[in-house]
Amino acid sequence: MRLLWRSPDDRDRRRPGPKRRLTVDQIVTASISVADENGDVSMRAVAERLGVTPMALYSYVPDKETLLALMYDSIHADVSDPQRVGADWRRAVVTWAEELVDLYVSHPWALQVSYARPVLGPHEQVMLERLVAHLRSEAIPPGLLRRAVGMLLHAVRGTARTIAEARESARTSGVSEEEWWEEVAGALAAAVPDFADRFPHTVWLLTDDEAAGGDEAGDGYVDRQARASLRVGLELLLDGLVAAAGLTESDHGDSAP
Amino acid sequence: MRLLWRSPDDRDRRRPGPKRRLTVDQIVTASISVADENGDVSMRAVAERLGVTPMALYSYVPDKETLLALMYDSIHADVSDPQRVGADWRRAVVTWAEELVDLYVSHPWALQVSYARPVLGPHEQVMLERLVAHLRSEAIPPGLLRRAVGMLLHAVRGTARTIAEARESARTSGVSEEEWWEEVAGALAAAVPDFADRFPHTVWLLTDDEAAGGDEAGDGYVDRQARASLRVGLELLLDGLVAAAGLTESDHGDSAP
DNA sequence: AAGTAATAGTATACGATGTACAGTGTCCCG
DNA sequence: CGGGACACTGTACATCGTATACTATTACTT
Repeated sequence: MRLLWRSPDDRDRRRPGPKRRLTVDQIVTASISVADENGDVSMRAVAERLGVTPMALYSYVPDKETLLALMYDSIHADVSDPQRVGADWRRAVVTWAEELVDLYVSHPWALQVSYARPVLGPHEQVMLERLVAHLRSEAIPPGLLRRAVGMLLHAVRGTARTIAEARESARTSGVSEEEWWEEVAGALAAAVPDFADRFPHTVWLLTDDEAAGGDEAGDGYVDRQARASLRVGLELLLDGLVAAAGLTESDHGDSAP
Repeated sequence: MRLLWRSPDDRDRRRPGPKRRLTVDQIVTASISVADENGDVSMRAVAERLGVTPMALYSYVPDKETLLALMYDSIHADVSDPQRVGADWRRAVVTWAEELVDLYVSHPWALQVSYARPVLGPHEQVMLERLVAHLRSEAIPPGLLRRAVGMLLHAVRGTARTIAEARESARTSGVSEEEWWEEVAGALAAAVPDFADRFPHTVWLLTDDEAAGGDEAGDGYVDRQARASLRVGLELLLDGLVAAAGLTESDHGDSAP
């Protein structure tokens, strides 16, 4: 907390002992760039980048988990796009979600930070405040909205995770998505010749019902599917929210016959 | 693939060399029980349980990732609840999702298996087939449904992940959820006295608007919130799907002004 | 029946990882 | 000007996945 919100501390002024050669901000910045390059952080890598022994970091940061929390909060400073509340809130929410996905895709290591014990740092908080500001304009009780926001975050993180993992797989295995799918499809057909009989609905689900016009050419199949899925999910969720707002705080949660 | 679908193989019959002392099934079963006990697998732990050298496993399974895929598919055999298609499909889908959450909560290690390069094993496939069977009864184009299913899976996995992480944190740190929240709330109040001024919407969002009747007493706060969030999210998604089915395969995906 | 080649399982080892512990030199304050 | 707090270093440990070299066992060929 102290570290996250940069509250002044006893430790900050005049103490015996040698001068400090680093700052927490330096460490966090270095860690982020190391993590972005390697896909993950390690105390040793960060220390090396800073020209320091691994153990030196431990006088600034209690452990790696805390460092990750600091890095996590820090990158959320980059989504700070102030937008007017009120006008076209739906579009604003969709934009918010897609920006967040992009953020996590470009900093995939951030996805290992848990929601179970939230970080509660200033930048992440700003981001959430902004989202709620857009959504609150509707007549939705806080309990319902809280849950919807939770779901929204799951959608964003899941989407980002899938995209990031797809890239990572391609990078480390050297096998491109197309090659992989082809390979796997072949292996599956060989191993399970009666697939279509055993899983007719699944086969139907994979039917392509739209012009395959990929709007963003550079990205992979998974990337496009995941983003489309997010968009659809968002639309459905927001539709649902609007409808629920009409009913105003009554029986959601149980739809018994 | 071969391993997942248990296709017969050259390797299965008469070869020179000593007799095999294990089977893949034994290894997978042992791995699952080890993982369930320790929260994660390691080749060494599995080998020890089987009374064998770590390296011995490598003649059955090419690497740990493959082993995880096998374990992952294997646990999906446990959700095999055949239900009649047609009658109350909404409830069926909700049940399906909640069972899946329970599955992942009791086997949290399964969440490290990626969606980017799907496992495509038989048991997972059965589970998906079942879901699609319920959902397909509506007049929804496959492309839309495919995306909705993706979102649904993100919701389930996100929910399970959060719950599992909450338990894991409590277990390893020894600090209960309540204690942690109290601690953190105190630290936050101390570090950011003007929180309510800076984040009014967030504060509003945390307003408790319902009788705090926890129906399941034993579970933690995170657990209840996460499950409630899933339920709400599902309702919204399914509502949205029904509505979209009415419009029949027209303009979803872009809601331009 | 004997030799050959393939295989299963073992032993050892390497390079990572986070971080505990002890030591060394530096600086503030009494 | 001394004493104690402190920053940083060096070394060390346990843990991980798995490469490599080896031994012992078996089937197939002759």
